Amino acid sequence: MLETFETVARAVADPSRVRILKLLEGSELCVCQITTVLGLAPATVSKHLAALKAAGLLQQRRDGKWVYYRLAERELNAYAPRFLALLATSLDGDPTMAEDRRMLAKVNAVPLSILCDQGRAALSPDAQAGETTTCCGGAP
Amino acid sequence: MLETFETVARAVADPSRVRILKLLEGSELCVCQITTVLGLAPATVSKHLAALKAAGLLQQRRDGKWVYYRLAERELNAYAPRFLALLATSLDGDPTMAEDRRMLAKVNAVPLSILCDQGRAALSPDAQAGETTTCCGGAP
DNA sequence: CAATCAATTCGCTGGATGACGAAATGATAT
DNA sequence: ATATCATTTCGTCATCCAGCGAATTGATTG
Repeated sequence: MLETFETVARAVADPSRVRILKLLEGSELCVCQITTVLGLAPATVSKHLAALKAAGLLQQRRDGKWVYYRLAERELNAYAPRFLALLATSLDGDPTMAEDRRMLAKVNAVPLSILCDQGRAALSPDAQAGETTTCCGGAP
Repeated sequence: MLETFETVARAVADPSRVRILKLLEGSELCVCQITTVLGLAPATVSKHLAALKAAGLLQQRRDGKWVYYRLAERELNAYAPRFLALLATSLDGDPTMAEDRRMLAKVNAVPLSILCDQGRAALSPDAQAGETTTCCGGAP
């Protein structure tokens, strides 16, 4: 039991993994979407996802080439739901989470095939989120 | 905020520190009492206590030569009370915690002055918890 | 004031971990 | 089947951390 608790607690005791969990509160996401939002190497994100899954915090689903992760709904671990509940009511005002949500909105506007290919490059030029940039009447 | 959350989560993501927190659910304890129950070096325990205090999970009180720690009652950290609440309803059936509680009962039966001096030696010979040992009619 | 004692801090070591690039895997598409 | 593509695994490196003994601090007691 102690070991199980420790596994979940350790999983949550890392900022990148917390960011992943908070991102997934909205809906399930593909690995390349998470990777783009976090701005980390795919290998790194994959390892984080494996740790979260091993802790019973996440579930996996495969769809063709893509793998989707979502918050665990089955209770694979006695403590996982409680940590998820704690997280669900935490950090909502955190600037990092806010920025991640903004980035996620941009990511959601891009088809997966393009996103997985190009990563953040797929959303850099015109994705300044609500600002009018070059499309209609900037300075001459 | 994220950093604050991480500090608390990391503090809880270690079995020795969890054992300390669970011990303190009963009442405040002196450092040498905690050290004896955990069976770790004083330096190690002191560092754990400092980490838990820095995370806002514990408070300190000095009484003469002895320093007492207790679960934080003032909210020094937005997340600390929530982790304490989570822990309060976790791990009660865990064998390590049960053993720690048994050990604590023995420790409480010994005056602090003797305990701090001798550590576990202060309770080794006759403290086999419910077993009749050498006092009244063992084998000849 | 000197001695003593509990607790903390310092310095060190072995082991764990986050990050990455490179190679392997597993699935789709040509 | 071959190529391509998303993801995972492998190997590596730098960093962090639990644990301990030794030295220090802060307070009591002689």
